[in-house]
Amino acid sequence: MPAAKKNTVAGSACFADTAAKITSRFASSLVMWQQVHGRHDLPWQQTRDPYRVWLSEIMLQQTQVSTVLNYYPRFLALFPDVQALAAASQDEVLSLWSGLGYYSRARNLHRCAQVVVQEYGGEFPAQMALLMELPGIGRSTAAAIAAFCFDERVSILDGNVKRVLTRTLGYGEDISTTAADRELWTLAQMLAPKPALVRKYQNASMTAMASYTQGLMDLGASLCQPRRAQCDLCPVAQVCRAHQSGTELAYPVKTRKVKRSVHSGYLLWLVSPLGVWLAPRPAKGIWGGLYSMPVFESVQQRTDVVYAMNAEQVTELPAFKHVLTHMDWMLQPAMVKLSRRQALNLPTVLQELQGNWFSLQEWPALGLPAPVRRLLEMAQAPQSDLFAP
DNA sequence: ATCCGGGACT
DNA sequence: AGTCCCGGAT
Repeated sequence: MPAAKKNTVAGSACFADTAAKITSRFASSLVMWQQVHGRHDLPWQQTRDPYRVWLSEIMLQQTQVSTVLNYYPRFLALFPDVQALAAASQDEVLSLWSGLGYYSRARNLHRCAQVVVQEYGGEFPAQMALLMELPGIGRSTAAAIAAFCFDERVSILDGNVKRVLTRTLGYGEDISTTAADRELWTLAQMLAPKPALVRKYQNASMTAMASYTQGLMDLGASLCQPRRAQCDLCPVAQVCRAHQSGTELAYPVKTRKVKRSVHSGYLLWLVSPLGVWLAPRPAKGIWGGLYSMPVFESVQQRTDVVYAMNAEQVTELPAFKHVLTHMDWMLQPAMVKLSRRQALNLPTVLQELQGNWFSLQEWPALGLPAPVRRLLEMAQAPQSDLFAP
């Protein structure tokens, strides 16, 4: 057998061997640790209601627990069950989601609620495979719901868990590749609690699958952080290959470099006695479905509109940078003050955007992107002179 | 000021 | 592989 091929095969089998060797101790140690040291008091815990678990998991995608704590209770108060959420308008949902980011999550959440009500009679399906078919629920989120609510023996695999697993197994392959991703899913599944462990905890206040799933999350968030590993406190340090060689921080290996491009945007911030003029963004793309002041791609386009309105008071405000995954968006706001008469007779270009004037009482309740909300709040602050004559 | 981390969809 | 955001750490 050629040396290269032999290495590949041996290297590949190696991680599965390691996983098989440690799986019992890994899972049972993690479960025990979670029940003593893990988090138990988060508002979406101590429930097996799939609606509540689902809502929390969607909010927690790409978002820190501390941030979600500011949104989850309000959301649940207004939409206590999946029927209430399904019956809401998209505007209402986006308004409550405003500031959380990744707004496709909110649009999918809304659609998912409607599917659950219409296709499943308001009951979430009790299997990971069926959960995955719902809008906004991918493999990891489906596994989380299935494990927490239905004790299905499946593993989550989010960014935190990838870090925990690559360190535990000493998995040094580039996890950006699809091959590594496939392999990690297999390894994660191998490490999940076996039936014997599940049985052992079947009458406990927290089941093995729930504790294991929560334990993976808690470990990644507390002891096994990206730039800080507290292995002296870690329940699985004994079996952790990275810890054995003192190379915790070398994992995971990620090569893909997201080169961000730079784009400019020119905000037209119209104010008048009627309030501020905001228009819904296109359904897809950046800030999809949220309200914003119009954004032009060139300063010329904005100037043309300002000229068409015969505006006299134009104030250029300081530019700021809004960072997205794939681009740095340099946003340059210009505030234009219009009379009542001008406000009621906007040029065609703006009318086509389907915007509206929103009063000080109205705009705070809209679904607004974080930087837009910040701008509006800044203008409203007591010391601001933006609205002075 | 800049960097970093974090799932699903297309 | 590219597209979606924000807060917190550095």
